[in-house]
Amino acid sequence: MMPRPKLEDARSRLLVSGLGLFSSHGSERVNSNAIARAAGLGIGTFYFHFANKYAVLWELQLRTLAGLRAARAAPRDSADPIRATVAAAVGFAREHAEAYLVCFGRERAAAAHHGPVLCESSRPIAEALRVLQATGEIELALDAELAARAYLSMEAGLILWWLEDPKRAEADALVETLVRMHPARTGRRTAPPSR
Amino acid sequence: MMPRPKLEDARSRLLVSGLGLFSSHGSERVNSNAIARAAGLGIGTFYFHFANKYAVLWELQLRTLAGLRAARAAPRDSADPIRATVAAAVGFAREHAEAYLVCFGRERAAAAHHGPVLCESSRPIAEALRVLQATGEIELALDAELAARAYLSMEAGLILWWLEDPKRAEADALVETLVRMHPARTGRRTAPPSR
Amino acid sequence: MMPRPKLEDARSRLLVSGLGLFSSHGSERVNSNAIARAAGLGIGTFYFHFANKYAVLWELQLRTLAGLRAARAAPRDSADPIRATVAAAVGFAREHAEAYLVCFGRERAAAAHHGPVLCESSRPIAEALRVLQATGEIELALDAELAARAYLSMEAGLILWWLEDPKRAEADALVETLVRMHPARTGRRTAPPSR
Amino acid sequence: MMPRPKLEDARSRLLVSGLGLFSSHGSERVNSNAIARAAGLGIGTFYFHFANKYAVLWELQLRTLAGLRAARAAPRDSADPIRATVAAAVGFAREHAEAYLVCFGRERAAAAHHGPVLCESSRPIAEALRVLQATGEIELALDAELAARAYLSMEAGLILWWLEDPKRAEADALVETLVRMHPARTGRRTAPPSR
DNA sequence: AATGAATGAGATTTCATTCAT
DNA sequence: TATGAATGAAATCTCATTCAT
Repeated sequence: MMPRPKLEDARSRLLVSGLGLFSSHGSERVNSNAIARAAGLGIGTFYFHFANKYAVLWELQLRTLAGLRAARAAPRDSADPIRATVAAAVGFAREHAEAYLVCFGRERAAAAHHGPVLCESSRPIAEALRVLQATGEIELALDAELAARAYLSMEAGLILWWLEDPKRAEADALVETLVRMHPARTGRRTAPPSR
Repeated sequence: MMPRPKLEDARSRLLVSGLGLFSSHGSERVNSNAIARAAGLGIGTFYFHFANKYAVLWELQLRTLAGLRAARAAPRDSADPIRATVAAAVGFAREHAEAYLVCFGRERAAAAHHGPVLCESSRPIAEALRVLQATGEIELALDAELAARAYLSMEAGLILWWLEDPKRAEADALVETLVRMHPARTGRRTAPPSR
Repeated sequence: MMPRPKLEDARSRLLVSGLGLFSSHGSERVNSNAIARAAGLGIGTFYFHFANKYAVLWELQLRTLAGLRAARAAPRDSADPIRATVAAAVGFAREHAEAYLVCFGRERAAAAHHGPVLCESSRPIAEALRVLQATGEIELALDAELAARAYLSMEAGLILWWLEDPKRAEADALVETLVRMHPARTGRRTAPPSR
Repeated sequence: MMPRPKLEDARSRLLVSGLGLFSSHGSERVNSNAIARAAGLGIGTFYFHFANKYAVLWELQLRTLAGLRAARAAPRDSADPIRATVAAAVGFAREHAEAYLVCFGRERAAAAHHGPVLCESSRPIAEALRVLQATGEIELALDAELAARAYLSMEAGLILWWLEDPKRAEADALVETLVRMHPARTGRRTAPPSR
């Protein structure tokens, strides 16, 4: 009965409080009331902007995904493109730890998008691998599709584990490990083009 | 009413129905009533055997973990131990798809154990990597800890994706990919035994 | 935002959209927001013109009632006044099906007026019956009050049923049935004026 | 947290309180909480027995319908079967005023059944009319289907109006009116079996 | 051991209404 | 006049848990 407290951007306030709550408690432990309250808004306002808490989650994930994609795409002209991309992903995760958790965290609700997410992300990697195969730089025997997928699972899993407690490892060590295990590296023909 | 449902092992009936429900609907979408009902038992019986649905989940995960560990350990004396271990894990996942999903699926409840799970599993792998490093077979620069963890994330992620729709790939292709990307393989010193 | 929606009669636009929504969904399933939206107006505008959705309903019913009364009264000088009146009512219902439904439909909100409505309508009919009784054309034993009321219930009920699916019967058959069962007809002294 | 207060028939208690509330306030003004509370039970108990308040309404209507049908069918061997049936219906309505209101009252929710209800009830009447037509007792020109339906609308409407305030008329007067306007009576060939 | 009706806290969702612009 | 974001009371419904039998 006391409407219009401030005409600020209620929608983004809800997204922010949703991000904080989802990342710390998990989507199933968070309810619409809590998100609204944390945003300093009434429940009605929540439902005015979102159909339900999953709509908030969904939007957060879409944004995160777009951000990650952009971060990955940025270092186009690096001397070591693989390392650059991996470093970009790790850096993004560090800068947006909450968003990364909400997007890739192990939750049912997240799982629904997990597939599409990794699918979309894995395509460019698979593509790159195929190019390397065509130029003879990595073995043809490697299934580009599976390798790309496997790599992304590894990346997300490792980063997630790291984010739980960043003291577990240095970001550089993470990048180093991911680069060394990247299929574009490991797939190299054992006897390289040499000679 | 009804002369006791066979007095057979009510506890295991509950575990079985829990497995089916958890794997198909996710732990948050399943409630104790449904588990009891699916087992053909009363709710009271459920609470006689388990404290709550998470106790069922927990037990399923423990059993699955033990099974997976045993499967991995079995092929001790293979000519290609890495491949044998990977194949064992993939085979186990195929044979116990529901259990694998419940144990490693992307859910909050599962996540609680995820850490311990991968932790426990990663130790022997890290150990093996360190041995290979000591014998000079793989580069010392690779962080055994991180590599082991990364590998397990990859394995679980790839298998989970595969289980969602087994037609996505052949089990053999999965094994092949995981073997090729296994740190004990890829970590090999670039200048191999050669010379 | 948007240069004022034509400034045309916002009030009547609201009445029109209210008519459509009330008739198709029932007064309890419709809310003021929906009415405003369907009229292409803001909610604020709705509340500027009406106190609440029931005010819209009420006005629609009043208008319908007035229209029906007028239709009934029109054919003053017919050779068969009873048939003419019945036909007028049936015709009105067909021409203004939505309004008829909103006015006589089986809903709580409508019910509040139902009494007054039928009361008002039944008076002239009862009056007519009493005239016929005075002139000896119909039996004195018939309670004019009750008969008039009974007739109107019959008329409204039959028309409502018909409007649900107009293919159920021809309008003419409806009129024929209502005329034959009209107390001014059926009440005729069994031994008619004969001779 | 204080279960099992008494093992009495909770289900029928809910039906009883539902009957009282629905008849006095209308289905849209009553909520599941109120029904449970009025029955002295918790909300959980309500939902244990019924899916929602409409399930209660539906059951009440089915029971009322069955009762009315039985009451109508009882006086098989009367000298004046029409009057007997009408009197039975009026008597039933008086004895079970609340149930009659809930079953035939003017509400959206009720409307859903209204059709089927009257449909079922109208069949035997239409059948009887056709028999009378076959034996030449009533005019063939009367549409048995429509007449039966019209009669039932009249009966229900008149009784409903009467129940709102039983002092409006004597039950006998109601019966008398309904009998006089019953199509099996009024449909009689104007020139009766006469000499 | 087994049962299942009963419970109420709490989550989700709707909507009439207000009021600053 | 017109707008529509904001609001919270209230209704609907879920479910983990208890306990008398």
